[in-house]
Parts: sequence; structure tokens; C-alpha cells
Amino acid sequence: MADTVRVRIAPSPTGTLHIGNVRAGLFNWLFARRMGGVFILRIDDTDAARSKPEYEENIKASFRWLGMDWDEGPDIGGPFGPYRQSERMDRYLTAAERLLAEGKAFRCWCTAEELEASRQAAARRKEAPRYDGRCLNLTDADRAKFESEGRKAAIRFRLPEGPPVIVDDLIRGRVEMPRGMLDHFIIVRSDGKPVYNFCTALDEADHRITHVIRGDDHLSNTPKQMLVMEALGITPPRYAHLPQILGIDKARLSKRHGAQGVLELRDEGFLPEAVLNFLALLGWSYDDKTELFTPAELKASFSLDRVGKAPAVFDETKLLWMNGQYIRNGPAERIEADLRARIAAAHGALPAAGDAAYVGRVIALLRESLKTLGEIGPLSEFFFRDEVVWEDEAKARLAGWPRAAEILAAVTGIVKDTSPFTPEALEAAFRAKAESMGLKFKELVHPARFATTGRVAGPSLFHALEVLGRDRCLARLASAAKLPPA
RNA sequence: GUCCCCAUCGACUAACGGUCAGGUCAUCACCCUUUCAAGGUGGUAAUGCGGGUUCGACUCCCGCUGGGGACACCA
Repeated sequence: MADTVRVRIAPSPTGTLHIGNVRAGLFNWLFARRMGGVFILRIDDTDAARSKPEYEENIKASFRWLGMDWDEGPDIGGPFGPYRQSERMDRYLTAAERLLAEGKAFRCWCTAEELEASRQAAARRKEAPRYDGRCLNLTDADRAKFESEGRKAAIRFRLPEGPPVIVDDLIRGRVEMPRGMLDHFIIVRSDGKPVYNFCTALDEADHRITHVIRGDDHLSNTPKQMLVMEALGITPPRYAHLPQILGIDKARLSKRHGAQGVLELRDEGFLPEAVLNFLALLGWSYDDKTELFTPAELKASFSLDRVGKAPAVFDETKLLWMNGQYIRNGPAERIEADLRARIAAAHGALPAAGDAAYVGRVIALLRESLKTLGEIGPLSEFFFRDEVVWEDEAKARLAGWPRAAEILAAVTGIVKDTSPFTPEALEAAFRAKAESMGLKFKELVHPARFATTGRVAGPSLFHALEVLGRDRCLARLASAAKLPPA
């Protein structure tokens, strides 16, 4: 069969899109692109109570930011739409009616209380909580009685007898699921709303999905979906169940660690390429050495048979490293534009931030040392404020520095007289002055840094001085000289 | 409780049944150096346990332990 590969990501809009969904989406997208297939975005919003339009927007914005383009979806349509479960209700209900008519499903009038009582009884006997099938063989009189009491029926799938359900998983291999674990499960609630496992089975079929690639928390749902398809005469897709992503504490990903929304990663200053690269390597590997992949390389080299089975821990430290790599070696214009925006947001009110050329020089100086774009704000602050904002440690070290006053005076002289005002000339002047004062080079440099930046660490001092400019440096040296000594 | 899945350095992972168990992040040391990063060099560090099968097991089989998931009128 040379059928076109069709895969999908089907998040439910009940929260912001988090890392686990993104990784599942990524693997689907990569697989589709690699196979020349179709990537579909579907919105699983059968849970009307918790679903919200803004979350759907968040999902789309997240994928867009990452460059994961979909070929069919709720916003762009496609030949097999609609792609939102809430718009497919009549489809689900029609299928349920058909199963009912064929005796493959039945109505159940049990109340929540009755079911709960039955479950508790089972728990007391230390048995699995199962539906006892009591509504399977009701008489017409029973049904009429329930209806007259105003009870509403749910629709249950009639679980057929048979051998274990086989999931021939592309990642796990052959998995056998005994039917004993399954129930006559609900497919339509008593309020008329169809249930996820039922909808999903129909969606895969209607959207002509060929490969369902999803988290392995769905592995045990798979038999239900396959049984529904079987009852409807549908050939099931291939399945590939991905290992889970765990938090740093090895627990399931949740708020706190990596489960924040992807857009938050963007806001913190992670580059989409870095996030994509990092996520791709969570559960997949190309070989025994390659770590850095551009999106194009990922699309060209991804394959399901190199996806592992063991769950992976989301290690933000490595993401940080990778992001640093992309900031240093990535697309310069885009990164600079982003950094300009962040500087404007952080220091826009300050006059120096309005000087585009000056901002460009600041960025050139700091970009190399960033791990996230967001760090530019605090790191660049001293370039924009008129008055130095002192770090406690810088102030303390300057105050305790031997011959501090003398050194500051000497540095002031250098800054005043050096021409041209370049890093090279400044460094030469510093070296000469250190020599003549009988000081080590660094004994002159450190106090100069404290006084002109208010910090103990930062970019190359002479480059920083050049960017700051002679006047700012002189003003700062003058005010540093007035600080009380230790 | 029942069923299903999983198990290599702290983390991500590589290894046709035969490698000295390799790479990356982190960590440590050293180098570079005006500080912090970056960069360079080197080091520490793993096959959960117990049985098999085999000339030979990280790799295949069984058990145990540990972790995760499912058993809903959630998705």
C-alpha cells in the first residue's frame, strides 16, 4: 500500500499547550514531513465544560511559533473536516445509533449512585470495579418504567467476546490486551454527549489517519478504540506509542518543572529551533554522536524505529546549553531583532535605549554570553541607566580595594586622555599605567570595572568602556570616587 | 487489587550476541584570560537484582525489585 501517510496531533483545549503534547506533535510532524505525508491538527474538545477558545488559540500559536505547520485543521479546513470534535457531534451520534440498531451497543439507565454502589461493592470484594451488565437484558416494561421515572439512558458499547485484542505497535511491538480488562464501556453519556474513546475512533477513521503517534498513556485505551472500529467495520490505523516525558523529579510532568506552556519558553527567551532540537532528542536519537539538528535536518532524518521505549526526563540544563548554542550560531538578524525588542521592553523609558546604533553595540557585546534571550534585560541594564546601579559585592570590593582612590584617579586620567577611544588603545594605556604604578594589570582593571559598571562580572572591560563612551565613563568614575571608603 | 508498558553514567542517549560499554549536558581539574560566560584539553561516572540459554549476554528467556500507565457518564 502506497497510501499517503496521514498523522495528527489532537490536543484538548483545556489548558495551554505543554511540552508533552508538543513533543507528540513534533514526532507526528516530523514523521509526516519525512514520509511526504499530511500533518493534521485536530481539536479534541468533547469536554465542553473545560474547553476554552483561548486555549485553542494558544495551541495554534504554540505550534506556529515552533514552525510546525499543519496541512489540515480547524482554521484552514481540509477535505475531511470538520476538525473540531464539537462540530462532529451528529457524526458520533449517528454512529452510536447504528451500533444500537445492530445490537452492538445498548442503553443503560443506571444512575451514578447505583454504579458507585456497585463499584464499592467490587472494591470490598477486592475485585476490579466493573460494570455488571445489569441493563443488558431489560424488558420493555423495565425500560418504560425508567423512562417514566424521568431517567435518561447512556449508551454503552456491547463488549464482544473474543480473543485478546492485539495492538501491533510500531514502537512497543506486539501487545496483547485481554478483554477481561474491558467493560461494556459508555460511548454516549446520558446527557447525549459522546465520550472521548468513541469520538477518537471515529475521528481517526473519518480523517483517514494512517498512523496514530501519541503518548503511551493511551496504550491501554487503544483496545477500546480498536473494538469500536471493528464494530463499525473500520480498518484501524497503525499505532506508535511514545514514551512519556518526566519531570526532573522523575514524576510525571506537571506545573513547576517543564510542563509550563511552550509560549512561556518563548517569553523566557528560548529559540524555537533549540526547543525543537531538544525535544526531538527526548526519546529519539539519530546516531551515537549528533546533538545539533536544524529543523530541516530533523525533517530529513527522523524515523520511528529510532524512537526509544523508556521514559525521558526533561532536563532544562541541557535545553539551556542548547539554546546558548543557537543564540551564538543561529540567525543573527532575527536574534538581534528579538534582543532589541527585549531591551526596549526592559529599558525603553531610558534615553539611551532610543539610540539604535548604541543598542546594536550593546547587543554585539552581550549576545555571545547569553543562554536565553531574556537575560539581555538585566545584563544590559548598566548600559542604559545614567547612574550606576551597584551590586553589593561590587561596592564592597571597591571599598576594600588597596589604593582604590589612587587607582580611580589614574583610570580617570586614562579615560580622559586616551585617543582614539578604542579597546586596543585603552588596554595599552591600562597596561602602561599598571606598570608605572607598580600594580598588576588586573589590580587596575577590576576597580575600573566596579566603578564603571557597578558589577563584578560582565563583558570585556575595554569593549564595555568603548560602548559606554568617554563621557559616561567619566561621570561614573567621578561618582564612584565619592563613595565612602571601607 | 487486576491488566499493560518500561529499566545503560546524576540527565539525554549509542552499542547485527563478541567494543576497553561510545557521545552530549551537568560535574571536577587544567589551559586561555581583565571578571563572568564562551572556547580548548583531560578526568570522575552506568548496564537495578537473581536465575537461566550460549564458547561468549547491555543485548535472548524467566522471576524479583523499582517506576509509569489504564481499569470513569475526563481527555
